[in-house]
Amino acid sequence: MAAEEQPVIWMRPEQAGVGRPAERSRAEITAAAVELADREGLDAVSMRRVAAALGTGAASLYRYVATRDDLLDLMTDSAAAEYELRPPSGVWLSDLLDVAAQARAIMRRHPWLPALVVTRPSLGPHGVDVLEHVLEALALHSASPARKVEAFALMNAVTAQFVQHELATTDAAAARHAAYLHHVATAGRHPRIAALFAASPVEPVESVEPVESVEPVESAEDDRFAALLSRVLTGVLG
Amino acid sequence: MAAEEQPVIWMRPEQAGVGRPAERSRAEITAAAVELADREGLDAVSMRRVAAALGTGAASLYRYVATRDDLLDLMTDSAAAEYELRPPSGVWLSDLLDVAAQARAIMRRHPWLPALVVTRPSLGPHGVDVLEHVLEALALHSASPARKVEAFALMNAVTAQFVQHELATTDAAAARHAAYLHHVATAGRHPRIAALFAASPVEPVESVEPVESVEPVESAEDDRFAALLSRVLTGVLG
DNA sequence: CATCGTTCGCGAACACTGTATGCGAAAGAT
DNA sequence: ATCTTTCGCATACAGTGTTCGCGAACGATG
Repeated sequence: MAAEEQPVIWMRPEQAGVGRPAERSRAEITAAAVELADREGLDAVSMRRVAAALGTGAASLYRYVATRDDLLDLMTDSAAAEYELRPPSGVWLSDLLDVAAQARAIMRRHPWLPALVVTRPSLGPHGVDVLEHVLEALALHSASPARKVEAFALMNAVTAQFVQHELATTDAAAARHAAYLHHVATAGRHPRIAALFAASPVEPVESVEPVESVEPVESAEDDRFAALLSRVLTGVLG
Repeated sequence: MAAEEQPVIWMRPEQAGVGRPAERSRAEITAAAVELADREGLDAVSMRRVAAALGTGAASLYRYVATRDDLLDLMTDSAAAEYELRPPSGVWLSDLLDVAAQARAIMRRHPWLPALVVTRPSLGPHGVDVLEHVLEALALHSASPARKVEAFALMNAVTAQFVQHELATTDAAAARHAAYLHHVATAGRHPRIAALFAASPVEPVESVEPVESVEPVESAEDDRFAALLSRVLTGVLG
């Protein structure tokens, strides 16, 4: 017998009907993993550390999850549970923009999410609910079903990319990267890139003290996001 | 002294001017890593395996590269070297579409690229050349420099996502995922998703024998790609 | 109440991973 | 021929995901 391909985790029953009952649940493990990722990043989510957070051994987790990737899928879907799916308004664009705005908020709450969405898109029960909701918002739209799904996928991908870019502002790696771009600009062989710096001089990123998240600072980015996404969506859905 | 933050790899000299000269080069190591990734995927690119492919020890690589991530950046930039940057035609959209088409071709040649582009976008010397080229194609365009850079980033991200979707067709994980969607559709609680399957019934993916890559099969996807990207680009650049 | 069938928890082990250290050897410069 | 600097790399360390196997725990059955 070859290596048996297990079905996706959502199709496997959580509890066996017989024998000793499990002491924990997928939800419990997922919550621990999410909390760990929120606090220390995705790389901190190792089987051993998640298990330790639950006060158990690493091997125990494999009673609930076939592989670490399964755990990541559970995390993604647990994030999808955070959507608040209000009934469609009838104006598809604003409905989609609302979903996208929520996606952005969720991804900002969980900085590890964009990377997951973009590298291993997976729809669990809650993700499926979101898709259903989007399709309902597009019910009256004349585009083909394939296009609508494409729009959904693109919306998620673009949002993830946008948030990743947003969060990179505080990142050290991004600064080093920008330093190289500046080096290239001053070297003379790339005039268009040099012009880029001339247009908007590099503001030295001094260790910024967070401004207690007053509204006005955010709203500019909010608008940029909404504008970008509505352009992308009207682009794809005509 | 705290842990010193090294600058990006492109700013560090490859060879020290004095002392015993190195036996290998970054290019050589990068080539070995790329070949390995092409053949066995990104996960196969471990320091030990790359070193073994070069007939050397793992620790030796650290004379050329400060960390594995540096090696990944080198790989990304070596892929960027595969662009053929023809002088701009004057029609910015077709110029950008040409770049995007090349990006897609490159990513299909190197299936590990989309994941890298999307999770750790980095511009090395060749990547910078591509950016310069795109900015030149957009020289006469009235959009702000920031928008142009945004368009470049979005172009790469969307292309990566598109190729990842294309390549997933052959993937086993994607099939299991589709199976779950079908399960949800038949469960009854998601009529819009069910309608999706009604519209385009699931063609059972029998182990397809590759049709020697005759043209007509491809051109349909080619058109879809061009259409999607031109919509996205005109969306962002007006 | 005892037995049975099944599942659970998990210590230990395996095969890896990225990276740090330290030292002998090599090579160009003096 | 010496000196200086770098190179190659064996070894070691602290982790990683995952498998195995076994004792214990439990619900159902007799």
